[in-house]
Amino acid sequence: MADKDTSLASRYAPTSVEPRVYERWLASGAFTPAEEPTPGAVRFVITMPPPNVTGSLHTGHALFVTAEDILIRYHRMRGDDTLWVPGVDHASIAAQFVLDKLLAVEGLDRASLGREAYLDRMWAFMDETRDRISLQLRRLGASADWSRNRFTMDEGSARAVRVAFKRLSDAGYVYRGEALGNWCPRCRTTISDLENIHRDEVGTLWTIRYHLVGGDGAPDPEHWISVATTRPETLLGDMAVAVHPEDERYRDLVGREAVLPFLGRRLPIIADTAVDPTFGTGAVKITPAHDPDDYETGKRHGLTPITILDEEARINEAGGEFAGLDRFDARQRIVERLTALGDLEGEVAHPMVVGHCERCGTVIEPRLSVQWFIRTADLAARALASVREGRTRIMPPRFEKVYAHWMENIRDWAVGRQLWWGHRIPAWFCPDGHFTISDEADGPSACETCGRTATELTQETDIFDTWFSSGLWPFSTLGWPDDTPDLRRFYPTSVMETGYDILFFWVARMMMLGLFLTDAEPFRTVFLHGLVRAEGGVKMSKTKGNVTDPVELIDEIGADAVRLALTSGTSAGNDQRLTMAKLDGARNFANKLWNAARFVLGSEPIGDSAEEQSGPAGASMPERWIRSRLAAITADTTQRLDRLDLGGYAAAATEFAWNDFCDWYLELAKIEMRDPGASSAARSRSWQTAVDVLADTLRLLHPVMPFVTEEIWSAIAPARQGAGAAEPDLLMTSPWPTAGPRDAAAEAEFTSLAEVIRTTRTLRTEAGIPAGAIVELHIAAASTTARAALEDGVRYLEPMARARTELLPADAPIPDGRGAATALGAVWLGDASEVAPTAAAGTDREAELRVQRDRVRALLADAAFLERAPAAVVDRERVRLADLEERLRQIGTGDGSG
RNA sequence: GGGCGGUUAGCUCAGCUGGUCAGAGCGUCUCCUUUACACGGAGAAGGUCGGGGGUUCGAGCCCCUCACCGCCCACCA
Repeated sequence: MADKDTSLASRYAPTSVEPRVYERWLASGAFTPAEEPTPGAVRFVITMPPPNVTGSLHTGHALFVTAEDILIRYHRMRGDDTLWVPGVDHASIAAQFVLDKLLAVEGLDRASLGREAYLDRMWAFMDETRDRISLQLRRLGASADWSRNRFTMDEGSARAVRVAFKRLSDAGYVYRGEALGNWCPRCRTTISDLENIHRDEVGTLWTIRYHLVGGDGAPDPEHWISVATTRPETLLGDMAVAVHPEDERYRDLVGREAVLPFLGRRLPIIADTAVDPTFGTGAVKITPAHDPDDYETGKRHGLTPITILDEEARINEAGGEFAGLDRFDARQRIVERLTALGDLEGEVAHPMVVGHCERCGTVIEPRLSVQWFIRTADLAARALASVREGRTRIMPPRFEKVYAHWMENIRDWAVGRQLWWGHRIPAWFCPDGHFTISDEADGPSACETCGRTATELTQETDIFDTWFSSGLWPFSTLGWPDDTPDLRRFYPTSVMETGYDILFFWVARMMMLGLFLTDAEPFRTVFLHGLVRAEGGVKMSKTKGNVTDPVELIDEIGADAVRLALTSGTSAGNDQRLTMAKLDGARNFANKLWNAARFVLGSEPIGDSAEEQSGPAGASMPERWIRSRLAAITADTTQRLDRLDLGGYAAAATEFAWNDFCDWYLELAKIEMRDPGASSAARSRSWQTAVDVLADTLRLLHPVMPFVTEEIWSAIAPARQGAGAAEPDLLMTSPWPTAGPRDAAAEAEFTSLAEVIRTTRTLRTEAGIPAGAIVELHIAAASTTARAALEDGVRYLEPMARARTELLPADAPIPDGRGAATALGAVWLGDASEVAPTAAAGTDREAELRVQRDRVRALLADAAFLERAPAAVVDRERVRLADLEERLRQIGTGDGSG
């Protein structure tokens, strides 16, 4: 065949290979499942975390795409009924954050635009960016079904959201109530506890005097109660002062009143066991509208919460003279004023935990509002049981505990957001204060409580938490709530793969919603990967400037290399560092594979015709060996993929390709193919074995390195044995190899011969023999079988070790200190090699063997070991001892003790 | 305040249910531009598997404890 016509004739250039290959995949239509599954085919469906539509691709995406694509490609090759639905998430709060920043550049903001115009801008923005992520995912090689591409803001999702909420409501899981939520003054919305990021900070603990009400009703200048607070501005909302009921210091004050500074409000002094008498002064100001603890305390004591902050965390009209001030300015002003009044008793630095908005970093303010809640107790119990009882398993299993802990302590889910970009909550209010939840896009025809007509109803302006629609993803993407063919065929899904950082956000929600709405676990396995960290182990972030853009990396070294780097040396659930060294290594491997294929293609023995190939049928030792190794590695990689051990799979497959196939087999095959003494049939067969093993190696590597393998596959197609019309022309859809039989004899023969080759090479190096020189090599065969093996092996040994060999009987005298032991016999370099003998070589080896032998001998002399260890283990050690003794005997130096 | 993970060659990390498990890649040292590949080949050096106890015939692998590093959860002013 004319290799010059193949694409492999040139240097490996991923940037030219990859687009072409992806086009071929797309053209084949194989990303989309066939109309009907093959009878008996196993279903394999991936649930993919839809990336935020506003984000650009980062290494986290690269990792999940790689992991999921490996799995889907593997299962596709296995012949499973595979489906991978791609899509993007509308990410309401994140999207608004991004758009707001863009608007700010134009001098615009949300408020001035108004909801309608703002949403128009958002959709325009989405049109610009929506496809970008998809395109980037394709650069990574994602073999997802783009015909089913989805968006969490598309009509299907919208309907799923309405129906889901209605069903939850009908089942009594939805309620509306006043609660103290986490309010972000910058995003101007409530956020969930999960989005409220707690950070350790050092604040200040101020001690403030609240004067008691005097006899005349005015503040008593001589008597006061001191309270400690870290947020003095909240005093404007104080409704009481609380002490512990058993606190002797304050017993007499309980029931009396204190006067709130500035506002003059009378605050009852109450007793509550929630107060820790050892903290601060033992007296606490109670601000029910701005502190979760105080809110509870207030409820117990019938206090009325007064909100003193507006939506942007400025003091509102309830704050008297401080109205209009930002909360932190107000804090400072109040401290100053108290100081002036002489009522600031002290201030100390105080370590504390402060909540920040996950998105924008702003300090979260507890804020009282009426919110929509989903009751989670039942949903969580069921979701927990699914995992506990193994219907859904989490990999790695340690995350089951994390999941369980969260589910056990779950609080009701506040699903409303005061944002605009997202699914509007499908609740309609009537003027009488009732609300009606409807799953119709246009809303209900009338208030279900009082019958007022639709025209009098107004829809809730709050939207859903992004994770509500994400939580429906596994089934909403398959057509739910309709009973579609897709839903019947592909649901529940097989593997949901994502980072452990969104276990609660997403996985937990999908479990709860999926079980309730579809009465099934949405996936069988939750496969969690770790985070990708930058060099030095730090988290990648744009602000740190240490983000590696995967698309840039792909441009530079190819998607295959990026994928391999992200896969190798990793284990499920553990973070990894993506270093340049690792990326370079992966690139080098891709290059190696390419060149190996180039070599194979270009080395077809010429001058042969098919008719001549009727020589001896027996395959050579290297051929039998490499096929046996291939069988072993096929079984191994298959098992690892089945166990989701992607790192192990990649390591095993690349190790085989590089070490066994390239470094050993191809070198041995060169000898066979260029052996003028060999029959042309034998030469052809060596080459054909190289082609066949390469073909299967490509199959094994394809899931992790789809592009190069596909390209090479097409180049070697004409050379593949049995390649014909019946064979699929795409590697992607060719069958996953099945492990052939092992050939223990060939493996043993190879191992022995390789040892002789390695030993000879070592002796050469140690003797300082020039690499090109042919050495004289003496081998004292250990036995007649060893001799036979060596006689056969000499044709490989000589070129591989650059030696001319002389086979000697076992009892041949070995020059002092010159021999090195191998399983086949002692080897040493002849004098003719003009070696300056470095005596140490042989004796070091001997000493090493003797240490090993003594260790095993001692073990076998241990009565306890013989008694308690399993027979198989004892036998193994006996064999080992015999082997070691045999080797030492070959060296023939004896040791006086044996 | 709870919980989890990590601590294995200079670096980055694999080591499944305890018995060739002391490994890989990179880096280092030596040699080699031999017609697939120098993004390569050959060889070598390098670790008492964080410390200390314990279980076991036998422990990176199990138990206890301590020390760092990191993460998650958590309403104490």
